[in-house]
Amino acid sequence: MLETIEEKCQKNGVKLTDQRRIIARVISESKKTYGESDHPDVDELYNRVSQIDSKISIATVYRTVKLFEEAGILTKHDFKSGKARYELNDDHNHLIDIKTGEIIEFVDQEIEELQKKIADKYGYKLVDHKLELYGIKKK
Amino acid sequence: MLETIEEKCQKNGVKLTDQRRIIARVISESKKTYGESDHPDVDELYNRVSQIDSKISIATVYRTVKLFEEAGILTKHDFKSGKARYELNDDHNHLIDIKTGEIIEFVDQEIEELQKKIADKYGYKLVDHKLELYGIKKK
DNA sequence: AAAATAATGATATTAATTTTCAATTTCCTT
DNA sequence: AAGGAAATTGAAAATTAATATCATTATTTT
Repeated sequence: MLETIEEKCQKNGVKLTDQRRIIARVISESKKTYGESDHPDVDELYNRVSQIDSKISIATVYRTVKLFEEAGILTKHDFKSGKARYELNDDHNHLIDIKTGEIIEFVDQEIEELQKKIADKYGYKLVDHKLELYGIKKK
Repeated sequence: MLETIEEKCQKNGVKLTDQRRIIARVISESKKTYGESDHPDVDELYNRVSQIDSKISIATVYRTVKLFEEAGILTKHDFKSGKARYELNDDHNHLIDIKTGEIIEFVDQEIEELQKKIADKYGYKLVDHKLELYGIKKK
């Protein structure tokens, strides 16, 4: 199974406070609770976190999300709309329905390898990648 | 060779005013003048445009860039930093050096086809895509 | 040329994110 | 365990990118 956020924090020397632990938990549970295509923005995270501890400020959510991102725990997405959206760092890619905004996640080994090969060709070691496909549903 | 922005505007029914023509020219010349990895943000475009006609307001640059984007003439990128950055619409992808911020553009037919295939697999027709590779230079 | 429509410049507004700062909590050092 | 340094937090202010407003100017249409 995957490491928990807590484990990743330990490994990266990120200190876990009560607030951060709650935020981590909310993120960890987001897909389980809200479905596979859940990519909450900071406001949404703040709402969910507030239900657990209403004392936590939105500034802390912003700070924590940034901290986790820098530690490689979360991935930040911009997609189309203004707000940044977050999810656990994972190697999957996104297929976005441009009509409905629905997000389908997929992993494709062939693409992964091709990407490494391309970076290599230019003399780079691949450390991160982002692939977004925008499509319209066929009937 | 590639169509000029003016031609694309005609084809898309986008009216070209003096201001828009100047902005188009600045964008067209950006890579020639500033190198292949030039991806100016609105501020930078505004600076360059101002040197040609200092009367043009930044609001017009914002409006024009949005107009061109909607007409499929420009592509907007978010990369890492906050500001959106623009370039002529083209099918290439980006390899970004996470140390230096250097941007290398590449096209890869194999990846293009794989992307279509994946969208297809999920029942989608691919209309747009974005691939960003983040890497570190090998020695 | 007059009326209608669209585009522009200057400025105000909005929305997301970051920063500030005083108060609290955690971490060391003894 | 106590005291002081360092880090974290909440609340609010500040910043920033982008959009909207509105009076003026330019372009079409008739």
